[in-house]
Amino acid sequence: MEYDFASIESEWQGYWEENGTFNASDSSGKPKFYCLVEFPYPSGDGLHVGHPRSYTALDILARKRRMDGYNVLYPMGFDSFGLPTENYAIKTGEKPAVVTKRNIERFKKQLKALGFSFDWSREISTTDPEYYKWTQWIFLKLHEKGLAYKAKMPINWCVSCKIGLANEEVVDGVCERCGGEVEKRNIEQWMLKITAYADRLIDDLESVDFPQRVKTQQINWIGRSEGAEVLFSIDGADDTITVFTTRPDTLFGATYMVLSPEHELVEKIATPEARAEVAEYQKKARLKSDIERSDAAKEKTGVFTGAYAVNPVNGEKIPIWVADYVLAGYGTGAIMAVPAHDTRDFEFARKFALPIRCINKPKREDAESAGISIDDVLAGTACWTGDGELINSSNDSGLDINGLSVPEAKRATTEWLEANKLGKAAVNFKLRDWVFSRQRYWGEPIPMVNCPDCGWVPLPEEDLPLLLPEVEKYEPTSTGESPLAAMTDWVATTCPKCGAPARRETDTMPNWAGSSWYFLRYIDPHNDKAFADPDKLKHWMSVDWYNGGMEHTTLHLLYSRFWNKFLFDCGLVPTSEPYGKRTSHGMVLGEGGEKMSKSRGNVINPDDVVREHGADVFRLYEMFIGPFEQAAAWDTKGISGMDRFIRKVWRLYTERGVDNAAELSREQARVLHSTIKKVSEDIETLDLNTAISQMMVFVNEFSKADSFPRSAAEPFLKILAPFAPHICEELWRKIGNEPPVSLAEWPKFDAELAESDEVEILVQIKGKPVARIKMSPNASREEMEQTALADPAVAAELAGNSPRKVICVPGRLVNIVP
RNA sequence: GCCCGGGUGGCGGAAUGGCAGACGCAACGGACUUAAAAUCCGUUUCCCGAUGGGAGUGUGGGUUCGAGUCCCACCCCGGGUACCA
Repeated sequence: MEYDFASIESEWQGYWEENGTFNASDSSGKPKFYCLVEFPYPSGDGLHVGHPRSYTALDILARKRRMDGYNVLYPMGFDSFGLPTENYAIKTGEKPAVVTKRNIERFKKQLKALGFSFDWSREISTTDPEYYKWTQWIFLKLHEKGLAYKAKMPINWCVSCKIGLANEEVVDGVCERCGGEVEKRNIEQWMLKITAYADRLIDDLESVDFPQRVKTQQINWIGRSEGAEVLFSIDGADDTITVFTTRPDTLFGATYMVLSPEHELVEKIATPEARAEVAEYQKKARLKSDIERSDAAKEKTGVFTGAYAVNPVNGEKIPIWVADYVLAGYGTGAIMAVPAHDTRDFEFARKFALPIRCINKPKREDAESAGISIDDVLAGTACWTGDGELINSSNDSGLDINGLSVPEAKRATTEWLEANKLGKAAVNFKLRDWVFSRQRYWGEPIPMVNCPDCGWVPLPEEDLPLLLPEVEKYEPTSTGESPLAAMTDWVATTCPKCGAPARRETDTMPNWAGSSWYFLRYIDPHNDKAFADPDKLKHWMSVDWYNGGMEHTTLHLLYSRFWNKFLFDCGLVPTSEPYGKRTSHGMVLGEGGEKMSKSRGNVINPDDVVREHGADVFRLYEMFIGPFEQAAAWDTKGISGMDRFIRKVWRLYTERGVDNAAELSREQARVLHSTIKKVSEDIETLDLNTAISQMMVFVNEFSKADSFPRSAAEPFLKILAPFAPHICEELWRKIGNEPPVSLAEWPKFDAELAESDEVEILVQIKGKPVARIKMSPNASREEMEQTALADPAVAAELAGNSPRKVICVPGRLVNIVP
């Protein structure tokens, strides 16, 4: 009988849907398992073959967990706010809401055709007012707790289009659409204080099971560094400059200071003679693009302000410079420069002939292994940034760190600074607060009102959701405001506090907003009293296993951990960390290993593959393509192998038929049990490619036999079912079982049967194979040694000499050292 | 520059420190067929004086009875980050 995948697949998809086979229960005696994949942005291009890589892998896991007896939540939804839809609307005039609806329908159809075991009754979409009501509600909570605030922040401004651009719309420093110049403009924007959680976002990584590279990337991104803030007074003025340094131990080596061009004191301290040159330098720095400014390879520039600061540890006057290698956005925007022990300061000092004073002598072996001469370091002609022994570092006011190591000197100096009120220990982060405003239409409206008397006033909770009004034009305004600003009817409102005429916030939220808490909404998606019921949250949280792309490590994954921690602190969610375990899938590349893109013409459409080979073949192929966490190139010819495998399975069950009476041979039992074992284990580590290999071995073994015993046929369908669910449901029914196999009990394996009774042991003499002997895998070392030494070939080789050493590896080999 | 990955046949890739190349693709030879498709069987790391022998997991060293696997140095490819004081 022909294998008609098209009708079989649609039949079983209908069956699962009608029976709610995969709907999760909120009240179940079974242990829960919350399995999550990153929900897609429903683009107009439809599903990409990359999406199903993640969905299939966790679908296999979810399906296995159900068969293991868990109550599984495996939901799906749509992250549907975003720029592409808005840009499409600008181009066609079609409403974003309409476009979004159409795109979601298409995605859903494609996802359903792949037979994923999602609980569709919990589907959500971030653009649904019933959803974004709660996104707005969480924003109000953040505002209430002081974690949302307004601040002037730069946006990318296209001079010719006269609109603000998202970072991804700035390509190589110019506007993506018109190629025009892009500059920075400071405007008032909502900010979220993620930095308040910086420490916990690092520390709590210890409590979760994330890949080490994900943890490392997040830690580096947050960039915690410990050091001190030091106060420098300005010679002949009342002002003081605060610097942040991780090396307070090098204070005696500070020979100049540098302010960033944007530092507020620059104009004030510049002497009349230097003022013009300083102003010129500031102007140039402002006009430089981010790329120009952040190019570490370029030569350093700067100008002298004419002013001097006083080094707090020794009263020395040191010149104050302005240079753009000091960033306004990090620390205090000012540094003390220690050229002898900082490579950037060293480079700058050499260029501008500033003094370099060594105060840290490296150990001989350290200097040698770094290829640096101690004499050069002492003479100030080489830079030493490592550990060493402090020299030339004492004053008359009770600070003497000479002879100390770097860590000791750091501590001593910081204590001295604190005692003398000249500084204090301080921690700095690379992580910035989150700019939460977008000057765009297609996002959640920010539920805030600006009153001339009361300032920014939050909308009352009962006014949520604040609906996104329909506008005529979707382009941002030429003033840099969002299209909503042009809607005077909508913008004009009254102050919720005093009732006076007031204006609504016209910026919208970024598309990271909705995805920061969607995993909570799946738990109770239709609740109109709360974002989710506390008892249900308690039942399901945290997410047991969350799979997604590495590209989301530093934004989405961090943002959603932040929001969850915030809600935890408010007592609204039960766990401090949202995700217990995180895994990442590799990208699916085009044929030839390049990224898939329309311009390269190498895009594979999943619909075509499903039409030609069916969903089961598609799923299996995507899992077989290579190691899950690594990138893999699509290979159209490779699919035919999977097609062959599936049809071979079909023939095995339908042509020969299952034999109820037949007994398994010893070898068949071994293959069956080792296959159950391997597949069971490999699913847990997402080594799905090797699981499939082993199932191929099984099919090869049983295809060559005369009969197919039921005792092998049934368990095999169960373990193949998570991978290729449609064909397995069909065959399961065909061999006379009650559907669905999707909820059948996962088979157990017999570890003893999974091993051979007899293995071939390799006998080597000094690593060279000389004989092969058959024996039990459980044979003792003594037995193995005796049998090996008794072998004629071995005896001949040894020629009567007794071996010096014999190494026996049970079940593997004997190596004789003569 | 720094931080992660990765480098194994013609290709995708397997290998708790224990016979490298499982499984699949592709290619070649054969069977079945009027023929093709489908299916089945076989061969396929490289080299040589070829029923045998030698070499072989990016390169060079090392540890070990034994290294694709562990250690040191380096080269190449991919990703992240980029003057963070």
